[in-house]
Amino acid sequence: MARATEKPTSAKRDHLVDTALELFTEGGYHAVGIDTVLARAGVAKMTLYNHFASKEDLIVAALDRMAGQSALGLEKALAAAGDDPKAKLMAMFDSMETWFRSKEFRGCIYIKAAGEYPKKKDKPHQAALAFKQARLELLRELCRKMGVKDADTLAWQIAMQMEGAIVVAFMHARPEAAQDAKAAAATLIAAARRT
Amino acid sequence: MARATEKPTSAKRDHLVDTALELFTEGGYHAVGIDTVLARAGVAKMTLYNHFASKEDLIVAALDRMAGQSALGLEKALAAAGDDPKAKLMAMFDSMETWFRSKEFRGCIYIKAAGEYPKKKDKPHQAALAFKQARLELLRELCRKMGVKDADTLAWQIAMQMEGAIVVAFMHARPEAAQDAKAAAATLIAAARRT
DNA sequence: GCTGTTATAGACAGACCTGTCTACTACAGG
DNA sequence: CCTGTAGTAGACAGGTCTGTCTATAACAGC
Repeated sequence: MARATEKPTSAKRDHLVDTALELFTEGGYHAVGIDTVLARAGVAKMTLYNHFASKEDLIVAALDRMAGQSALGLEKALAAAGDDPKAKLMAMFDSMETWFRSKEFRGCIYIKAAGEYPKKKDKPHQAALAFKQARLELLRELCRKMGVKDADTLAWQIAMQMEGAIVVAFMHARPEAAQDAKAAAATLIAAARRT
Repeated sequence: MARATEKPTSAKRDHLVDTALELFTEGGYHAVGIDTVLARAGVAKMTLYNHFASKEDLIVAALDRMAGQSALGLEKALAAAGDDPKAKLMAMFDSMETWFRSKEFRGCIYIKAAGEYPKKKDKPHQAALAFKQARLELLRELCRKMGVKDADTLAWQIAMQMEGAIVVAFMHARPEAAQDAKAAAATLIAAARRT
């Protein structure tokens, strides 16, 4: 049983993934070497390769961890926003703003992952896409609940506004982007309802 | 005069920059090595280092070249759209769609550059930001010409819709994003005019 | 024809990369 | 006590990376 590329959880493994997420977020995936992660985590190289088959697998684990954390945070924010689907959507933009204003904000790790691993078959690319698809599904559902005519299109438009807000907030160092995007989303929703 | 890090143009230099742009766009900045670019361009290493001080400088030159090409293409598209500022904006989304549908489309090289060189002091990061700022200025001007009340906010919102469209078109392989974004922009403009 | 410029090929240094391997330690459960 | 598991340090292989250097060729303008 010593040959199982994908071992179950463990404290060391967890810490490794956390450290990897932190460093890759700060410095990028190719730019940060495995040795850097190991040194920061205080973990031996063989421990890494007992838990993961390759660096790419570690990256995927880091992306998945972030996905879990995000989903959890979002769930809370949505629950706190009550039952109205539009209120939930607006709350999403407020969550984004606090994220933009946090000092660890460094843009979207999924967009970056897709950028650094541009081929569809690359594992980090797939993991990034999976996250974005899940988010889109959530948007679609909320739009459907609002009962607008073309919920699908509206969902894409709001998704684009969100992606754009992240890009703008990161590149222009402009956290206010969240509020502008929120207002835009409200306008789009109102227009979709009027149809 | 043999010590001038920044030499003027030359056929070799041009070809080098073109090749670099091509390869970095396809594979990413860290993932593609200088030797790969040199081999593809059929140029000696010393020729590169006679024209550029470092790989980062070559990247900046590639980003600038793309900026020039984009500006040229955009200028044509805007001129063809007539005098109406809204028509010009709409034309921008149409241009985006043909870009999205081109087989070389690989997302935005500036977003990727900012992602791979996350520190503000990194030269590629600065070059990428400069491009985005120029684009934003163009949007601002068009919005002002439309005479809406809050032209600045509208410009940011349209900019976000555009960035989002690029991200979505790339990650989800969805060129239709351009039309959804165009419709969203039209809605935002109409709402801003109603104010 | 001579001179200065531009480019060439290719070796090279020195760093860094991922991934493997070995030999050793710590420790928990039966 | 003994055995299996998880982890450790560190050496190592084999590549790849950027950037430098040398010696040589092609060719322009005077």
